[in-house]
Amino acid sequence: MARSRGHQSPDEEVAAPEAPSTRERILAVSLALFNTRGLGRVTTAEIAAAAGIREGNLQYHFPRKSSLVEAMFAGFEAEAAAVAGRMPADPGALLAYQRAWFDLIWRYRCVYRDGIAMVEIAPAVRPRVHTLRARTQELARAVFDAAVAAGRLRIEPEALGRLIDNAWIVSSHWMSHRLQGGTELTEADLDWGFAQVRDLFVPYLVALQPE
Amino acid sequence: MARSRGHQSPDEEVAAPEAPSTRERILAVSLALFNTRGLGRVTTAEIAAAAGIREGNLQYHFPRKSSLVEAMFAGFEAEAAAVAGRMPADPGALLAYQRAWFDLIWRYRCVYRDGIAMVEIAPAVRPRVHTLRARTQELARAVFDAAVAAGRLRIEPEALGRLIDNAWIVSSHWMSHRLQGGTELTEADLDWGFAQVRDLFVPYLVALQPE
DNA sequence: GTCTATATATAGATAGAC
DNA sequence: GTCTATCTATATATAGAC
Repeated sequence: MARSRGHQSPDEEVAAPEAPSTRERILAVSLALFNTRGLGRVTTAEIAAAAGIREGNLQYHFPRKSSLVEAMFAGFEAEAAAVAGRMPADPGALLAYQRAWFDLIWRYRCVYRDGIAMVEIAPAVRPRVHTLRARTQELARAVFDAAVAAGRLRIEPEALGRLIDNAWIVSSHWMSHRLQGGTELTEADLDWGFAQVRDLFVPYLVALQPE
Repeated sequence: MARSRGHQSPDEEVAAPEAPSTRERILAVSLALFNTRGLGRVTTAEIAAAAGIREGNLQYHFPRKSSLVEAMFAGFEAEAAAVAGRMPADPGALLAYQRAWFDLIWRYRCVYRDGIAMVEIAPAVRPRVHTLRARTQELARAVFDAAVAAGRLRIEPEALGRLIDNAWIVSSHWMSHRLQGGTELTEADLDWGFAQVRDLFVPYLVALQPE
Protein backbone atom coordinates (compact mmCIF):
# COMPACT_ATOMS: atom_id res chain seq x y z
CA MET A 1 0.00 0.00 0.00
CA ALA A 2 2.04 2.84 -1.29
CA ARG A 3 0.19 5.86 -0.12
CA SER A 4 2.11 8.88 -1.09
CA ARG A 5 -0.64 11.40 -0.46
CA GLY A 6 -1.28 13.27 2.73
CA HIS A 7 -4.98 12.80 2.24
CA GLN A 8 -5.83 9.25 1.45
CA SER A 9 -9.02 8.58 -0.41
CA PRO A 10 -11.46 6.77 1.85
CA ASP A 11 -13.48 5.39 -1.04
CA GLU A 12 -11.86 2.03 -1.50
CA GLU A 13 -13.64 -0.64 -3.46
CA VAL A 14 -12.90 -3.52 -1.14
CA ALA A 15 -13.72 -3.06 2.52
CA ALA A 16 -10.20 -3.12 3.86
CA PRO A 17 -11.43 -2.56 7.36
CA GLU A 18 -8.18 -2.17 9.28
CA ALA A 19 -5.02 -0.21 8.76
CA PRO A 20 -6.28 3.12 9.98
CA SER A 21 -4.00 5.86 8.83
CA THR A 22 -1.58 7.38 11.29
CA ARG A 23 -3.48 10.62 11.08
CA GLU A 24 -6.70 8.90 12.04
CA ARG A 25 -4.99 7.06 14.84
CA ILE A 26 -3.61 10.30 16.20
CA LEU A 27 -7.05 11.89 16.12
CA ALA A 28 -8.63 8.91 17.84
CA VAL A 29 -6.15 8.72 20.70
CA SER A 30 -6.14 12.49 21.06
CA LEU A 31 -9.89 12.57 21.50
CA ALA A 32 -9.70 9.77 24.04
CA LEU A 33 -6.98 11.53 26.03
CA PHE A 34 -8.68 14.90 25.78
CA ASN A 35 -11.89 13.36 27.06
CA THR A 36 -10.37 11.61 30.03
CA ARG A 37 -7.71 14.09 31.13
CA GLY A 38 -8.75 17.44 29.75
CA LEU A 39 -7.45 19.31 26.74
CA GLY A 40 -5.02 21.45 28.66
CA ARG A 41 -3.50 18.62 30.65
CA VAL A 42 -2.57 16.35 27.75
CA THR A 43 0.88 16.80 26.24
CA THR A 44 1.93 16.15 22.69
CA ALA A 45 4.41 13.61 24.02
CA GLU A 46 1.57 11.62 25.59
CA ILE A 47 -0.42 11.73 22.39
CA ALA A 48 2.53 10.48 20.35
CA ALA A 49 3.19 7.67 22.81
CA ALA A 50 -0.47 6.63 22.83
CA ALA A 51 -0.51 6.61 19.05
CA GLY A 52 2.63 4.50 18.97
CA ILE A 53 4.69 7.06 17.08
CA ARG A 54 7.47 9.51 17.83
CA GLU A 55 6.92 13.13 18.59
CA GLY A 56 8.57 14.20 15.37
CA ASN A 57 6.07 12.16 13.43
CA LEU A 58 3.22 13.75 15.31
CA GLN A 59 4.59 17.15 14.35
CA TYR A 60 4.60 16.05 10.73
CA HIS A 61 0.88 15.35 10.78
CA PHE A 62 -0.09 18.22 13.09
CA PRO A 63 2.52 20.98 13.16
CA ARG A 64 1.22 22.36 16.45
CA LYS A 65 -1.13 21.39 19.16
CA SER A 66 -3.70 23.89 17.96
CA SER A 67 -3.83 22.08 14.59
CA LEU A 68 -4.74 18.92 16.45
CA VAL A 69 -7.43 20.64 18.47
CA GLU A 70 -8.85 22.27 15.38
CA ALA A 71 -9.00 18.93 13.57
CA MET A 72 -10.70 17.36 16.58
CA PHE A 73 -13.26 20.15 16.66
CA ALA A 74 -13.85 19.82 12.93
CA GLY A 75 -14.77 16.20 13.56
CA PHE A 76 -17.23 17.36 16.16
CA GLU A 77 -18.76 19.86 13.75
CA ALA A 78 -19.14 17.21 11.08
CA GLU A 79 -20.83 14.75 13.42
CA ALA A 80 -23.05 17.47 14.82
CA ALA A 81 -24.21 18.31 11.32
CA ALA A 82 -24.97 14.65 10.74
CA VAL A 83 -27.06 14.40 13.89
CA ALA A 84 -28.84 17.64 13.04
CA GLY A 85 -29.77 16.16 9.67
CA ARG A 86 -31.57 13.31 11.40
CA MET A 87 -34.05 15.69 13.01
CA PRO A 88 -37.36 13.84 13.21
CA ALA A 89 -40.52 15.13 11.61
CA ASP A 90 -42.58 13.24 14.16
CA PRO A 91 -42.44 14.69 17.69
CA GLY A 92 -42.84 11.15 18.96
CA ALA A 93 -39.27 10.45 17.96
CA LEU A 94 -38.09 13.18 20.29
CA LEU A 95 -36.47 10.76 22.69
CA ALA A 96 -34.26 9.11 20.11
CA TYR A 97 -33.25 12.51 18.81
CA GLN A 98 -32.28 13.72 22.27
CA ARG A 99 -30.30 10.55 22.77
CA ALA A 100 -28.38 11.06 19.54
CA TRP A 101 -27.28 14.51 20.70
CA PHE A 102 -26.48 13.17 24.10
CA ASP A 103 -24.24 10.46 22.69
CA LEU A 104 -22.46 12.98 20.50
CA ILE A 105 -21.77 15.27 23.44
CA TRP A 106 -20.49 12.27 25.33
CA ARG A 107 -18.05 11.32 22.63
CA TYR A 108 -16.74 14.88 22.42
CA ARG A 109 -17.16 15.74 26.06
CA CYS A 110 -13.76 17.43 26.19
CA VAL A 111 -15.27 20.25 24.15
CA TYR A 112 -17.66 20.97 27.00
CA ARG A 113 -15.61 19.84 29.94
CA ASP A 114 -12.70 22.03 28.92
CA GLY A 115 -14.18 24.54 26.53
CA ILE A 116 -12.18 27.46 27.88
CA ALA A 117 -8.88 25.65 27.52
CA MET A 118 -9.90 24.68 24.00
CA VAL A 119 -10.32 28.23 22.76
CA GLU A 120 -7.12 29.26 24.51
CA ILE A 121 -5.13 26.54 22.78
CA ALA A 122 -6.87 27.03 19.44
CA PRO A 123 -8.36 30.54 19.21
CA ALA A 124 -9.51 29.82 15.66
CA VAL A 125 -12.29 27.59 16.94
CA ARG A 126 -13.90 30.25 19.08
CA PRO A 127 -16.23 31.69 16.43
CA ARG A 128 -16.98 28.18 15.26
CA VAL A 129 -18.03 27.15 18.76
CA HIS A 130 -20.35 30.11 18.87
CA THR A 131 -21.86 29.40 15.48
CA LEU A 132 -22.32 25.73 16.18
CA ARG A 133 -24.04 26.38 19.46
CA ALA A 134 -26.35 29.02 18.02
CA ARG A 135 -27.40 26.74 15.19
CA THR A 136 -27.92 23.78 17.48
CA GLN A 137 -30.01 25.75 19.93
CA GLU A 138 -32.10 27.07 17.05
CA LEU A 139 -32.64 23.54 15.88
CA ALA A 140 -33.60 22.36 19.34
CA ARG A 141 -36.02 25.23 19.61
CA ALA A 142 -37.70 24.21 16.36
CA VAL A 143 -37.98 20.59 17.47
CA PHE A 144 -39.56 21.47 20.78
CA ASP A 145 -41.83 24.09 19.26
CA ALA A 146 -43.09 21.33 17.00
CA ALA A 147 -43.64 19.13 20.03
CA VAL A 148 -45.68 21.90 21.63
CA ALA A 149 -47.70 22.34 18.45
CA ALA A 150 -48.30 18.60 18.34
CA GLY A 151 -49.63 18.70 21.88
CA ARG A 152 -46.93 16.51 23.35
CA LEU A 153 -45.35 19.27 25.37
CA ARG A 154 -47.23 21.89 27.38
CA ILE A 155 -45.05 24.88 28.17
CA GLU A 156 -44.98 28.65 27.70
CA PRO A 157 -42.59 30.01 25.05
CA GLU A 158 -40.33 31.87 27.50
CA ALA A 159 -40.20 28.91 29.84
CA LEU A 160 -39.27 26.70 26.90
CA GLY A 161 -36.25 28.88 26.22
CA ARG A 162 -35.01 28.47 29.78
CA LEU A 163 -35.79 24.76 29.72
CA ILE A 164 -33.67 24.30 26.60
CA ASP A 165 -30.82 26.21 28.23
CA ASN A 166 -31.03 24.00 31.29
CA ALA A 167 -31.14 20.86 29.17
CA TRP A 168 -28.07 22.09 27.36
CA ILE A 169 -26.21 22.76 30.59
CA VAL A 170 -27.07 19.40 32.12
CA SER A 171 -26.29 17.56 28.88
CA SER A 172 -22.91 19.25 28.67
CA HIS A 173 -21.76 19.16 32.25
CA TRP A 174 -23.20 16.19 34.07
CA MET A 175 -19.91 14.40 33.40
CA SER A 176 -17.88 17.00 35.24
CA HIS A 177 -20.35 16.68 38.06
CA ARG A 178 -19.81 12.95 38.30
CA LEU A 179 -16.09 13.09 37.65
CA GLN A 180 -15.14 15.16 40.66
CA GLY A 181 -15.39 12.09 42.83
CA GLY A 182 -12.23 10.90 41.13
CA THR A 183 -13.36 7.75 39.41
CA GLU A 184 -13.52 7.21 35.69
CA LEU A 185 -16.80 7.52 33.87
CA THR A 186 -18.44 4.47 32.36
CA GLU A 187 -21.24 3.84 29.94
CA ALA A 188 -23.53 3.27 32.90
CA ASP A 189 -22.97 6.88 33.89
CA LEU A 190 -24.14 7.82 30.43
CA ASP A 191 -27.59 6.45 31.18
CA TRP A 192 -27.64 8.31 34.46
CA GLY A 193 -26.93 11.57 32.66
CA PHE A 194 -29.58 10.94 30.07
CA ALA A 195 -32.14 10.25 32.77
CA GLN A 196 -31.22 13.55 34.39
CA VAL A 197 -31.87 15.41 31.16
CA ARG A 198 -35.11 13.61 30.55
CA ASP A 199 -36.27 14.55 34.01
CA LEU A 200 -36.11 18.20 33.08
CA PHE A 201 -38.86 17.67 30.55
CA VAL A 202 -41.08 15.40 32.60
CA PRO A 203 -43.18 18.15 34.19
CA TYR A 204 -44.10 19.46 30.76
CA LEU A 205 -44.73 16.19 28.94
CA VAL A 206 -48.35 15.60 28.08
CA ALA A 207 -47.88 11.90 27.39
CA LEU A 208 -44.67 10.48 28.74
CA GLN A 209 -45.34 6.85 27.96
CA PRO A 210 -47.80 6.60 25.07
CA GLU A 211 -47.78 2.79 25.45
CA MET B 1 5.39 52.54 42.66
CA ALA B 2 7.42 54.25 45.30
CA ARG B 3 5.64 52.39 48.00
CA SER B 4 8.08 51.59 50.75
CA ARG B 5 6.34 48.83 52.62
CA GLY B 6 9.36 47.35 54.25
CA HIS B 7 7.29 45.41 56.71
CA GLN B 8 3.80 46.03 57.92
CA SER B 9 2.61 44.72 61.23
CA PRO B 10 -0.79 43.08 60.85
CA ASP B 11 -1.44 42.95 64.56
CA GLU B 12 -2.80 46.40 65.26
CA GLU B 13 -5.07 47.05 68.19
CA VAL B 14 -7.53 49.29 66.40
CA ALA B 15 -9.50 47.73 63.61
CA ALA B 16 -7.34 49.08 60.83
CA PRO B 17 -9.54 47.70 58.11
CA GLU B 18 -7.04 47.89 55.27
CA ALA B 19 -3.46 46.72 54.95
CA PRO B 20 -4.31 43.15 54.06
CA SER B 21 -1.42 40.83 54.67
CA THR B 22 0.60 39.63 51.73
CA ARG B 23 -0.72 36.16 52.29
CA GLU B 24 -4.30 37.38 52.09
CA ARG B 25 -3.52 39.42 49.02
CA ILE B 26 -2.02 36.38 47.34
CA LEU B 27 -5.09 34.34 48.13
CA ALA B 28 -7.41 37.04 46.85
CA VAL B 29 -5.67 37.53 43.52
CA SER B 30 -5.22 33.79 43.11
CA LEU B 31 -8.92 33.20 43.49
CA ALA B 32 -9.69 35.96 41.03
CA LEU B 33 -7.26 34.56 38.47
CA PHE B 34 -8.38 30.98 39.02
CA ASN B 35 -11.97 32.05 38.50
CA THR B 36 -11.38 33.95 35.29
CA ARG B 37 -8.72 31.83 33.62
CA GLY B 38 -8.95 28.39 35.16
CA LEU B 39 -6.78 26.76 37.77
CA GLY B 40 -4.56 24.94 35.33
CA ARG B 41 -3.89 27.94 33.11
CA VAL B 42 -2.71 30.35 35.77
CA THR B 43 1.01 30.37 36.52
CA THR B 44 2.72 31.22 39.76
CA ALA B 45 4.46 34.05 37.93
CA GLU B 46 1.11 35.61 37.04
CA ILE B 47 -0.10 35.30 40.59
CA ALA B 48 3.01 36.97 41.94
CA ALA B 49 2.72 39.78 39.42
CA ALA B 50 -0.94 40.31 40.21
CA ALA B 51 -0.16 40.40 43.92
CA GLY B 52 2.61 42.93 43.34
CA ILE B 53 5.35 40.70 44.68
CA ARG B 54 8.21 38.64 43.31
CA GLU B 55 8.01 34.95 42.65
CA GLY B 56 10.45 34.18 45.42
CA ASN B 57 8.19 35.91 47.89
CA LEU B 58 5.24 33.90 46.67
CA GLN B 59 7.23 30.74 47.26
CA TYR B 60 7.90 31.90 50.79
CA HIS B 61 4.19 32.07 51.57
CA PHE B 62 3.17 29.08 49.49
CA PRO B 63 6.07 26.70 48.83
CA ARG B 64 4.31 25.06 45.92
CA LYS B 65 1.30 25.66 43.79
CA SER B 66 -0.58 22.87 45.47
CA SER B 67 -0.23 24.71 48.81
CA LEU B 68 -1.97 27.67 47.23
CA VAL B 69 -4.76 25.59 45.79
CA GLU B 70 -5.25 23.83 49.11
CA ALA B 71 -5.45 27.15 50.94
CA MET B 72 -7.96 28.43 48.41
CA PHE B 73 -10.08 25.32 48.82
CA ALA B 74 -9.88 25.62 52.60
CA GLY B 75 -11.40 29.09 52.22
CA PHE B 76 -14.19 27.56 50.21
CA GLU B 77 -14.80 24.92 52.85
CA ALA B 78 -14.96 27.55 55.57
CA GLU B 79 -17.43 29.71 53.70
CA ALA B 80 -19.52 26.70 52.77
CA ALA B 81 -19.76 25.77 56.43
CA ALA B 82 -20.86 29.31 57.20
CA VAL B 83 -23.60 29.21 54.58
CA ALA B 84 -24.71 25.80 55.75
CA GLY B 85 -25.06 27.20 59.25
CA ARG B 86 -27.56 29.74 58.01
CA MET B 87 -29.98 27.02 56.95
CA PRO B 88 -33.47 28.40 57.50
CA ALA B 89 -35.98 26.72 59.73
CA ASP B 90 -38.80 28.25 57.71
CA PRO B 91 -39.24 26.78 54.22
CA GLY B 92 -40.39 30.23 53.14
CA ALA B 93 -36.80 31.41 53.32
CA LEU B 94 -35.80 28.83 50.75
CA LEU B 95 -35.09 31.40 48.09
CA ALA B 96 -32.62 33.39 50.17
CA TYR B 97 -30.90 30.17 51.15
CA GLN B 98 -30.54 29.06 47.56
CA ARG B 99 -29.18 32.45 46.69
CA ALA B 100 -26.54 32.26 49.40
CA TRP B 101 -25.29 28.96 47.99
CA PHE B 102 -25.43 30.34 44.51
CA ASP B 103 -23.32 33.35 45.45
CA LEU B 104 -20.79 31.12 47.16
CA ILE B 105 -20.45 28.91 44.12
CA TRP B 106 -20.02 32.01 42.03
CA ARG B 107 -17.19 33.33 44.17
CA TYR B 108 -15.43 29.98 44.03
CA ARG B 109 -16.50 29.02 40.56
CA CYS B 110 -13.00 27.79 39.69
CA VAL B 111 -13.65 24.83 41.96
CA TYR B 112 -16.47 23.75 39.68
CA ARG B 113 -15.28 25.09 36.39
CA ASP B 114 -11.94 23.34 36.73
CA GLY B 115 -12.51 20.69 39.33
CA ILE B 116 -10.47 18.06 37.53
CA ALA B 117 -7.45 20.30 37.21
CA MET B 118 -7.79 21.18 40.86
CA VAL B 119 -7.44 17.63 42.11
CA GLU B 120 -4.59 17.01 39.69
CA ILE B 121 -2.66 19.99 41.00
CA ALA B 122 -3.55 19.33 44.63
CA PRO B 123 -4.46 15.66 45.11
CA ALA B 124 -4.90 16.26 48.83
CA VAL B 125 -8.18 18.10 48.22
CA ARG B 126 -9.83 15.20 46.42
CA PRO B 127 -11.32 13.49 49.49
CA ARG B 128 -12.28 16.89 50.86
CA VAL B 129 -14.19 17.71 47.69
CA HIS B 130 -16.06 14.48 48.02
CA THR B 131 -16.88 15.03 51.68
CA LEU B 132 -17.99 18.60 51.15
CA ARG B 133 -20.26 17.69 48.31
CA ALA B 134 -21.82 14.77 50.17
CA ARG B 135 -22.53 16.92 53.19
CA THR B 136 -23.93 19.74 51.11
CA GLN B 137 -26.22 17.48 49.15
CA GLU B 138 -27.43 15.94 52.40
CA LEU B 139 -28.17 19.39 53.69
CA ALA B 140 -30.02 20.38 50.54
CA ARG B 141 -32.03 17.21 50.77
CA ALA B 142 -33.07 18.04 54.32
CA VAL B 143 -34.07 21.57 53.35
CA PHE B 144 -36.21 20.45 50.46
CA ASP B 145 -37.71 17.57 52.39
CA ALA B 146 -38.81 20.17 54.91
CA ALA B 147 -40.30 22.24 52.12
CA VAL B 148 -42.24 19.20 50.95
CA ALA B 149 -43.45 18.53 54.48
CA ALA B 150 -44.50 22.16 54.79
CA GLY B 151 -46.54 21.83 51.62
CA ARG B 152 -44.57 24.35 49.63
CA LEU B 153 -43.09 21.80 47.26
CA ARG B 154 -45.01 18.94 45.69
CA ILE B 155 -42.69 16.23 44.38
CA GLU B 156 -42.00 12.52 44.77
CA PRO B 157 -38.93 11.53 46.81
CA GLU B 158 -37.01 9.95 43.91
CA ALA B 159 -37.80 12.86 41.64
CA LEU B 160 -36.55 15.23 44.32
CA GLY B 161 -33.19 13.48 44.29
CA ARG B 162 -32.86 13.98 40.57
CA LEU B 163 -34.07 17.56 40.86
CA ILE B 164 -31.40 18.35 43.43
CA ASP B 165 -28.76 16.80 41.19
CA ASN B 166 -29.92 18.93 38.29
CA ALA B 167 -29.99 22.05 40.44
CA TRP B 168 -26.45 21.26 41.51
CA ILE B 169 -25.27 20.80 37.95
CA VAL B 170 -26.88 23.99 36.70
CA SER B 171 -25.67 25.97 39.71
CA SER B 172 -22.14 24.75 39.18
CA HIS B 173 -21.81 24.95 35.44
CA TRP B 174 -24.02 27.66 34.01
CA MET B 175 -20.91 29.88 33.97
CA SER B 176 -19.01 27.55 31.70
CA HIS B 177 -22.05 27.51 29.48
CA ARG B 178 -22.09 31.29 29.19
CA LEU B 179 -18.33 31.66 29.01
CA GLN B 180 -17.81 29.70 25.83
CA GLY B 181 -18.99 32.67 23.85
CA GLY B 182 -15.70 34.29 24.79
CA THR B 183 -16.83 37.29 26.78
CA GLU B 184 -16.21 37.84 30.45
CA LEU B 185 -18.95 37.11 32.93
CA THR B 186 -20.60 39.92 34.82
CA GLU B 187 -22.86 40.21 37.81
CA ALA B 188 -25.79 40.44 35.42
CA ASP B 189 -25.01 36.93 34.27
CA LEU B 190 -25.24 35.87 37.90
CA ASP B 191 -28.93 36.76 37.93
CA TRP B 192 -29.41 34.87 34.71
CA GLY B 193 -27.91 31.77 36.26
CA PHE B 194 -30.00 32.08 39.37
CA ALA B 195 -33.17 32.38 37.31
CA GLN B 196 -32.19 29.21 35.47
CA VAL B 197 -31.85 27.31 38.73
CA ARG B 198 -35.10 28.69 40.06
CA ASP B 199 -36.85 27.55 36.92
CA LEU B 200 -36.00 23.97 37.74
CA PHE B 201 -38.19 24.18 40.83
CA VAL B 202 -41.08 26.11 39.34
CA PRO B 203 -43.09 23.07 38.21
CA TYR B 204 -43.04 21.71 41.73
CA LEU B 205 -43.68 24.90 43.68
CA VAL B 206 -47.07 25.02 45.33
CA ALA B 207 -46.94 28.76 46.00
CA LEU B 208 -44.33 30.59 43.99
CA GLN B 209 -45.18 34.12 45.09
CA PRO B 210 -46.85 34.01 48.51
CA GLU B 211 -47.67 37.71 48.19
C1' DG C 1 6.31 9.00 6.55
C1' DT C 2 8.96 8.20 10.29
C1' DC C 3 12.72 8.78 12.84
C1' DT C 4 16.76 11.22 15.91
C1' DA C 5 18.45 15.14 17.79
C1' DT C 6 18.06 19.60 19.20
C1' DA C 7 16.19 24.22 20.13
C1' DT C 8 13.17 27.43 22.63
C1' DA C 9 10.06 28.73 26.01
C1' DT C 10 7.98 28.45 30.31
C1' DA C 11 6.55 26.56 34.77
C1' DG C 12 7.69 25.38 39.17
C1' DA C 13 10.84 25.21 42.78
C1' DT C 14 15.40 26.31 45.39
C1' DA C 15 19.29 28.90 47.66
C1' DG C 16 20.81 32.54 49.67
C1' DA C 17 21.57 37.79 50.05
C1' DC C 18 19.42 41.71 52.22
C1' DG D 1 9.47 39.16 54.50
C1' DT D 2 11.13 40.25 50.29
C1' DC D 3 14.28 40.13 46.95
C1' DT D 4 17.78 38.25 42.99
C1' DA D 5 19.63 34.53 40.74
C1' DT D 6 19.54 29.95 39.37
C1' DC D 7 18.11 25.16 38.56
C1' DT D 8 15.35 21.40 36.88
C1' DA D 9 11.70 19.57 34.39
C1' DT D 10 8.65 19.64 30.79
C1' DA D 11 6.11 21.32 26.66
C1' DT D 12 6.19 22.63 22.19
C1' DA D 13 8.45 23.26 17.91
C1' DT D 14 12.37 22.80 14.38
C1' DA D 15 15.96 20.66 11.34
C1' DG D 16 17.43 17.22 8.97
C1' DA D 17 18.82 12.09 8.38
C1' DC D 18 16.79 7.81 6.72
